[in-house]
Amino acid sequence: MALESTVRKVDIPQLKTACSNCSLRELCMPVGLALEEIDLLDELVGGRRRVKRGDSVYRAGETFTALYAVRSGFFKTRLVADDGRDQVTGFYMAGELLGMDGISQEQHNCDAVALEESEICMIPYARLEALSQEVKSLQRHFHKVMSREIVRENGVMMLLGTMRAEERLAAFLLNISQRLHLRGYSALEFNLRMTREEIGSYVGLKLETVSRLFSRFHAEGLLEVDQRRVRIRDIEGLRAIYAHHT
Amino acid sequence: MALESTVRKVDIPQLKTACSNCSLRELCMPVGLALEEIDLLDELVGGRRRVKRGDSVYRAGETFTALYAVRSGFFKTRLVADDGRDQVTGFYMAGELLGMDGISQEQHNCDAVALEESEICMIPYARLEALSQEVKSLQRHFHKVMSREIVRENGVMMLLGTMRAEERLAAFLLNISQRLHLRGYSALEFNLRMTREEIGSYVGLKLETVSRLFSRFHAEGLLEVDQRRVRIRDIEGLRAIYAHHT
DNA sequence: GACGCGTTTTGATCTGAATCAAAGCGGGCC
DNA sequence: GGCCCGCTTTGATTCAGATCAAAACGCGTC
Repeated sequence: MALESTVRKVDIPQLKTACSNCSLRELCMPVGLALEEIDLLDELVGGRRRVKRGDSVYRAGETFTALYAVRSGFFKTRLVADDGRDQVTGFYMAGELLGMDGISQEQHNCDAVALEESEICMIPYARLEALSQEVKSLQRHFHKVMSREIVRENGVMMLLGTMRAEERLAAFLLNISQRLHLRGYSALEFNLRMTREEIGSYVGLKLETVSRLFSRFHAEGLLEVDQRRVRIRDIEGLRAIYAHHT
Repeated sequence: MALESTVRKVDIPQLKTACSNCSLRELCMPVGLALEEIDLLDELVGGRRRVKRGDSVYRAGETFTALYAVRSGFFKTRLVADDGRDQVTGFYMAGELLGMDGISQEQHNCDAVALEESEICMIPYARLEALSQEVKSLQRHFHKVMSREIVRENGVMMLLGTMRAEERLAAFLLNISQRLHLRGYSALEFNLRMTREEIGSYVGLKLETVSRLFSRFHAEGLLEVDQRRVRIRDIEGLRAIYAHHT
């Protein structure tokens, strides 16, 4: 277990970060804010940080001080049990917010690990609290973001609790596809950033099952797979599997 | 499917509700507030409502306007898929907060159903927003409550994604036991408010499996079960199963 | 260019929980 | 008091996905 590779790496923020001219404005914290409010928001971000593949932003048990907006790259969060079993609890891409689990106990509840070279914006929680006292729309937006996380996890519970293996993988692929599309990427062709094992952990399957399902979906003409590269050929077919028809 | 039984029943709130003299103060929204702040909180609650067994507080798709604090009784939340399969996403007891999933889309995402005669305090969301602009500790507490919900769901994901049937039931029982204990009830002897099917749905098992596990736990001297009545005889044994030893 | 290692694929077999089936229990209602 | 209906228990059987095993792939490194 190359522990070194998971030690956090903190870079000095080089340039003044500004939400006001960030291309992720429509996806990230400024959503729904008026232009003059977005200027206020620039106080919010404590700086950027690069995170190398395999490094973590925070680890379970560490004191919670800040949230992190993904600026670029891709992350997973994972919960590790005492006996070593772990569960991937989420995947996060540009504009999404990491660390909300830490607020309740004032310490992080899981690990957030970069799956590729990434960059994050640090949002000191104390500043977020202070600023959302003043800016009502920021408060409202933050509540929505937390609520969306609850709704997402509800969906995962449904997936893990009631769906069959093929439905789980279809749901997973459609979700990734839709989120990439929202960010201006192709909904039909993309590179997965995670291993079969990480997909499996997230959707409650073993890596062999995930691999077999990819092969089967390919045989059924639903998609093409070459390693991490996925090309969806029949998105309606995937939707039909997800919706449990078929 | 007796649809009538799930139609909501809205009673006119009889008496001025007051958090300031509610016995649930230490568990509910006033947590962490100074005494004078709790007086302010009394503005927060829009009234109480009785909910009969089987009735719902809100249903998926309804417009979100308020959160609900459980004053007494017991609730489940459930997500129903298009094809009718449903997933119990949570159980809620006195002092816990229902409805946070509704904030993100301004409409409820699941149903909240009373499992016994219950009473709730309605918290209009607009008031909560306004008041937490003024009362910093209320804002902070509310964030913690939402975050706690995220953490809880993380735990359920771990349970559904990686645990074996017996570990799931042990985890469920220990969780209920601990929460009842927090409310001044016995940690070792209690009445379950939900059916085997509802337990099964929550922990990702079929009702027959839940029933068999109860029988097995009984045979192993871990507990006594008589219908919904549970008496834990060997809580350390349960913990050992939960922690995956055994 | 070969080595090593993490990842992926595929095959054979096993197994824990689901499914199918039936009987027992208990509480509410006429 | 007896009937009905929803809930629970228990047994027999099945099956989806896990596990075990091995080969192939891809990529960085020496």
